[in-house]
Amino acid sequence: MNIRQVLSQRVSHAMQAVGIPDKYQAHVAPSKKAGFGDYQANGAMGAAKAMGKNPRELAQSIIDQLALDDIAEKVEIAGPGFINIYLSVPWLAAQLIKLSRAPVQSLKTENAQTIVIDYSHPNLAKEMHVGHLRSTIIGDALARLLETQGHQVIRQNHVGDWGTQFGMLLVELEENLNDGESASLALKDLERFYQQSKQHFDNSKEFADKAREYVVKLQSGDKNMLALWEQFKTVSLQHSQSIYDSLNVTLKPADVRGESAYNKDLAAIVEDLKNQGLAVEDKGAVIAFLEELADKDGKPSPVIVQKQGGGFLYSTTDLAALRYRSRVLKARRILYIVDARQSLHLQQVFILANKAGLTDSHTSLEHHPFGTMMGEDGKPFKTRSGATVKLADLLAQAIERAGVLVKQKNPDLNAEDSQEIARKVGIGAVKYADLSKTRTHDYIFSWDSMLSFEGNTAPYLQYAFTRIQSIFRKADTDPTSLSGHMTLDHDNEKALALKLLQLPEVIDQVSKDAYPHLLCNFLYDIASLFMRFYESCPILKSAVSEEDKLSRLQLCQVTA
RNA sequence: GCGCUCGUAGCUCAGCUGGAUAGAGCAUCCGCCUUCUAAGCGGAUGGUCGCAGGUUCGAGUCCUGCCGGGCGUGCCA
Repeated sequence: MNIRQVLSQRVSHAMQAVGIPDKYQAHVAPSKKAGFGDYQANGAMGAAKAMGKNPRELAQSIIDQLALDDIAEKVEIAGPGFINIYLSVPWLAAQLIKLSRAPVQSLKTENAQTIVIDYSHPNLAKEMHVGHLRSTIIGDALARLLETQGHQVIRQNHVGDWGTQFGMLLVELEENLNDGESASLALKDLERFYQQSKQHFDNSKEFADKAREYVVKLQSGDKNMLALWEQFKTVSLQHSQSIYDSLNVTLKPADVRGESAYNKDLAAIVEDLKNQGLAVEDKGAVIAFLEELADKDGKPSPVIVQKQGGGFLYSTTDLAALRYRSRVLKARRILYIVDARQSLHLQQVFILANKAGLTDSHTSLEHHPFGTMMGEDGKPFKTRSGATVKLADLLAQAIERAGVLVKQKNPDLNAEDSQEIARKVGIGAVKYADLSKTRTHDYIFSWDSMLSFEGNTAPYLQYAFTRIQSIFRKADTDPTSLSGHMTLDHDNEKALALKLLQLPEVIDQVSKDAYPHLLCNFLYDIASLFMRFYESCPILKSAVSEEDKLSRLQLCQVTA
């Protein structure tokens, strides 16, 4: 149980003892300002109003019933009826020691669940571009965090490996192979390969006809086509995987379950919907009309599950995926880390899946949308010539820019070390810049601010971390072997200790709402508080074990 | 048209289930390296929280309307 929960519980008890009905909550929260205590309970005012009592008097009677002697050194009333709680320093120190002995256990949840996270989902026909970055990074951070809490996390990389475009790609690939090239060589530059193939498709009727023929053959399970398709898929997946590796993202080939995996289920899904009366034929297509999303005039929102001519759409595939994740994977929660522009689509699919009974009713379907990455001009992030930015190029540039900075700051480092530092700083900066912004907002991608050593940036956190490491190195101590009690005499020590103890609160929040920036903000606070402490308090033995804790936090961050 | 979303300091962003005097970083200005890496720390300046109403002890936060931007909206994913 975290501090907030403990205090909440105690205050609620006291409120009940005074005769306040349960529906009035304690409203315990960390205080925003020094001088208002460490935590504050705001529940007295609301309750007093409703009960027709004087809020300050009610607050006083709550305090009289409040049993906090073991935790708090002072409890007082302020303003119109705030109850300010000053935590006791010895208690904080004791909690902190507990935390530093078992840092990971302190974050474990009591009710572990099976959670599916759908993220990254690149299109295998092309190379990964910046549009895939946010989903990949945010999804991976959440996956790690939930796993740390003890949940069983199942990653699902719903790659785009199916569809009409594969016809032309397979024809192109076949021609290249006939010229004696290996698949991996032919597909070395996926982007160019795609464009080449598109060009042939547009300019040659013969090629286009063959492409259409190949699509049909592929979808009907032709062995040669499937073999060709497998080759394409394998090479393209290797491209994505190398991006994941350089981003230190935990996705593995085994997490891939692409659109093609659901191909065989689609017809049955549509039949099922029709039989249940949820979908009807309309102008040659099969459509589900959802009253739940009707507009003002009562016109229902249409979801096309099968188009004219019998082809299926991504709605159909998503329905099949939902069924698989709920029924087969037995997910309790399914998190979709998907662009905000797909909000309507996912809302439709969720409603339809529920109505059709494709998902169990106790499965929570959650779309966690994110905004678009913008250039410094405030428009969608593109290259100078207006093309989409390839992820591989972006990361290479990040490392290169970081390298320049490393050389500036530290000219006498050897080449190998400086390259490694550049990699960590560069990649960390890109990931952190993304994670630290509120997920749902568009954000402006700026090399200068993300690579700055000041403010809420990866380099700042990394610097705080290296300072700690440096202390351990100089002191020649093994941080894990430290023991003994802790005195938090200095204000900066107490502030840092209190903040560190709030980690479980933040982790809970992030795991519930899927907002990684809350954790980033927290880590930035920790880093700042540490810097202050570092400047003002020379190192003493007794002060070291909280840095042990801090270092673990930093590790979490850098790897998340 | 309808729906979703956003509008907070010159810039980039926080602001947790409504809480006390709206917070950081950058930029600008002033301090601090004989002491654990100054890739840092301390301080100052800077805001009618898009506008107007409403709800209440209390609104950046909730409701309504308006203004402005972005996105989505029957056969791409």
